[in-house]
Amino acid sequence: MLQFYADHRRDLPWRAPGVGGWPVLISEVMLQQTPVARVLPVYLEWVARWPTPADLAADAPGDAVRAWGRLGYPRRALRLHAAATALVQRFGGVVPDTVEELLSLPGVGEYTARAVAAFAFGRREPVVDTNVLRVLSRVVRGVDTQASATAADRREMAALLPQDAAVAAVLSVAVMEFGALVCTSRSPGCDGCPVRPDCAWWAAGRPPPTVRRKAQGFAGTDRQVRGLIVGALRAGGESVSEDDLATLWPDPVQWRRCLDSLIVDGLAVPDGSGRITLPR
DNA sequence: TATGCGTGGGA
DNA sequence: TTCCCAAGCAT
Repeated sequence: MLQFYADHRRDLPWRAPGVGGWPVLISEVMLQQTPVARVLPVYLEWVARWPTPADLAADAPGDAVRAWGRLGYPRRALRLHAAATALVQRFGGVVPDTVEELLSLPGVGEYTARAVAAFAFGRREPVVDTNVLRVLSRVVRGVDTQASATAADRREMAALLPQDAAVAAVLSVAVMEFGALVCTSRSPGCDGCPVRPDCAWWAAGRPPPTVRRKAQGFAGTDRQVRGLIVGALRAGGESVSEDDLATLWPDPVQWRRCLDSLIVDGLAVPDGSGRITLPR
């Protein structure tokens, strides 16, 4: 894996030597369920505009939502802003280097906390995302899976990490990269795979996934309607009238439910006179 | 633990 | 075209 990474790693900006905890945190949150290619330009904008947590915390949460662009799941922008505020209030404006402290930040879960601890601070933590889980599952266990990582998965990965913390961190990103480029979900590149001689999944005849993720539809769902509304708020000026927003979707009941849920989430704010804004 | 939460590209 | 899915999190 280390050799594969040395030979084939993509030169991504959040992997440059000496990148701090804040840029790494931004990249990790953006990369949650979002492909690298789409994250890249938005990440560069963010780190240039908000080089420290204090810079982001000083601006309105709505600015973060606007700058989020079309990455999807805009609640992540809100949580990143809330994390910046928490960093200023509780951590002196600095991203902490322990998993426990990182877990206390909004939008930071079991994966992201360990990714930041390992990649930004060189800590020896098991970093098990969907790529690492797929590689671990296939190569080591000989089965395929589409489940999400559990504590047991992290324990198993931890047992496989090299003792040296810095090497362990590189191994984690190496396995991730291998899962993203070779051992992919849909069409794994077993031809020429460097670990094929040791791969339990290959030896077993590449059995299909045991548990399959439930397909999540999109057309006609609240997610689509919410996306339309936030998109209009993002593209619009200071505020948008409810009447204009209402033209975005034919079903008034569903539209109202979605606007209300966006208000609950803090992604939309009524100004009391029939107009809606992003949070200030 | 199952579900909801955006978006767009490729198979 | 339709389906799948891409460095998850919160509830």
